[in-house]
Amino acid sequence: MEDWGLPDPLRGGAMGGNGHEPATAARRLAESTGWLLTDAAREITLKLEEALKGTGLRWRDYGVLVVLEADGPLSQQEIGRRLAVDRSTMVHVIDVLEQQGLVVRSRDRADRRAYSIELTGPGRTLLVEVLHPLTARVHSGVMARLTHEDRAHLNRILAQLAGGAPRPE
Amino acid sequence: MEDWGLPDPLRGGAMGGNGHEPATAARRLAESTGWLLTDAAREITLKLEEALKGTGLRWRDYGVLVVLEADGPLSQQEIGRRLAVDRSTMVHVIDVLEQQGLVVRSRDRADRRAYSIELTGPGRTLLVEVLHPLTARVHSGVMARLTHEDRAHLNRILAQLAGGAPRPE
DNA sequence: TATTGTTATACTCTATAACTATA
DNA sequence: TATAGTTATAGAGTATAACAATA
Repeated sequence: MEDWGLPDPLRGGAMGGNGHEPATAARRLAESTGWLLTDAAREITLKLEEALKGTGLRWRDYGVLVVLEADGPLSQQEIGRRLAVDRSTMVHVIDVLEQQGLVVRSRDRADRRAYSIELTGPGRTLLVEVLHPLTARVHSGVMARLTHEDRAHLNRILAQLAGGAPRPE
Repeated sequence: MEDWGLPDPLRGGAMGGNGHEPATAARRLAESTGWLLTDAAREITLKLEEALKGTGLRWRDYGVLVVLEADGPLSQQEIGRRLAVDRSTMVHVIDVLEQQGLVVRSRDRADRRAYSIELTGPGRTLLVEVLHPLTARVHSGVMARLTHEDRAHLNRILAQLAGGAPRPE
């Protein structure tokens, strides 16, 4: 009675009836959400990294700047928590951004173990004038394959998937 | 529940309609498909890898078996092409599967440079009795957050994205 | 000359554990 | 005792380039 709500080919061949359609690999993979997600993520990430090449920044660096733009200043660990990056890895990430003058480290006065990472003026400017337009262009290029309706659908559904939000009834 | 570190500013929030928001929440959300895809892909991949742990196989190994089940036998390079894996990496992947008796290498008679990789009986059995049900359960767990309609939507849209198919008018 | 599989190698990425300074 | 940041290091994963056999 359990309705897994899965693409038929993923249910295995164990579906009683003998309507045995030989699932092709293309069909099975094409209906496996795991695969589709991985492929789509790889494709868009490659394009974003390519587009960012001239800036000396990675796609993840852009993520740090975006988080800081909206919610900063934040500690290194807090930024890492939001981006699923370990604190030891965050050290190098912030090093790069600081060396480029896009963020500054200063001690958090309330807790002097932690840094208070903050966007600099140049960092904010780079975001607005270069990075946002750049990534927006990549996104619209990829999304151009979809109808406007599908674009909205996609983001809403993905947010539900990744956010772990239970399906509203 | 798990926190996948979705940057809060990307999740949505206040939609300032009069174009004076400093390029944050609303606009960023509309352009954040790259993030959403990456997060969703990471989440589902982690769960699939976790579920496959007992089998000694990786999610990618399962992909190889799926491709062979439907379209095999194939050369190592052809399998790699379909899964976006380099031929030098495919050597190790096939090594593992062969050592477990799930596939066999034999020389392609038409082109003796290439191998003809084929699923074995045990390989086919493992797919049907263990791997397909296992991965189906993971998928259904993740997709349970979505309505039936959204599940179908998602796969169709992702296929368009990753496939590079132009938007049909 | 080009291609399949292979190997060796190097490079990237990331996490783990230990250390320091604060709490 | 616990935590933020740091550092060194080790491991996984992957790609690159060269080589042998075959086309």
